[in-house]
Amino acid sequence: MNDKIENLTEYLVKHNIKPSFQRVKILENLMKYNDHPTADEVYKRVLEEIPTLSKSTVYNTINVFMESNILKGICIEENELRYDIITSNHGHFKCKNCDMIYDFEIDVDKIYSDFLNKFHIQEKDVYVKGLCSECIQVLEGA
Amino acid sequence: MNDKIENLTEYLVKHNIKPSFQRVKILENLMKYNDHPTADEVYKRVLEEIPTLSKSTVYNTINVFMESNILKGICIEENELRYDIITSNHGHFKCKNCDMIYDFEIDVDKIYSDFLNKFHIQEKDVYVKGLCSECIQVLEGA
DNA sequence: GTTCCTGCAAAAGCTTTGCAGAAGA
DNA sequence: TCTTCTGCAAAGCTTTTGCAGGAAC
Repeated sequence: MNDKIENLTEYLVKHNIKPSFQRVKILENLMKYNDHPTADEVYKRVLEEIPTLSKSTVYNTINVFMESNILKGICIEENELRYDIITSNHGHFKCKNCDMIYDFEIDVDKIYSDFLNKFHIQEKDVYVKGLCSECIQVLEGA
Repeated sequence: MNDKIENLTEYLVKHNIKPSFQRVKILENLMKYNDHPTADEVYKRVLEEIPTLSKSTVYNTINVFMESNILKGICIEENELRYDIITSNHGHFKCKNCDMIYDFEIDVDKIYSDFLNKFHIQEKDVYVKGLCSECIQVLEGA
């Protein structure tokens, strides 16, 4: 994904989002870090580029992005809403020791049971929690 | 699951939870409805049996239950934390039309990719959203 | 008597809403 | 001009915390 401003603007317009300066910068930040930030993390990061940025603009922008399906809310930990700019299907693994969130490829079709055959499926989310390989090594060494 | 008070008390004691009147009643309610209530729904339902019940007692009890792993927090919709008394592994399907949440059996081992082989997995959650069969019929008929 | 639990009130944290001014078409 | 966006402040909602009284053992 190219993160030049012009392409980000095009990207927003293509999704029927008016490409305001704030929105482009927020999108740029989401794509640059490509992690799973909270709204507050997005706010603090973009605030460095736009010192007048308001948190309500961040929330507003996040909601606009989610309505246009270019951003997805993920809720891997209770009471902690995060956002994911990647739109392809993947699972999320959260390490309970270091809090790192890893993406992993997944064949979501495999998860379907007969029960779901009659249902119309629009979204599929897989969340896995445990210890990542690095933390396992550290904890074993200790 | 038998919902007689004595057995619920035993059940709590077995999990090292002191079986206060409020806790037993909250557990009884969770098992009786066996759905996926919010904290507020639990509060309102148990309030009919215990008019003096406090919401902080509900939150406290929920947290005690979750620490003892007899209750699980589920977050299928953004900004809406619900609780699930069923401890066996299953997926959750939420209908976007009627808001009903269905449980479905799932072989969670199938979801693992090579990526996760080196990880120590403690929890696995699968959330699916879309339209349930009843709503599909209703919407098609309309 | 000691410990833990409950319930009230207050506080904290996150998100939404209302509104006036600014920016853009 | 008209619409929409931003940013500030306030409100709303959920959850947590502090504390005094009370129950259980």
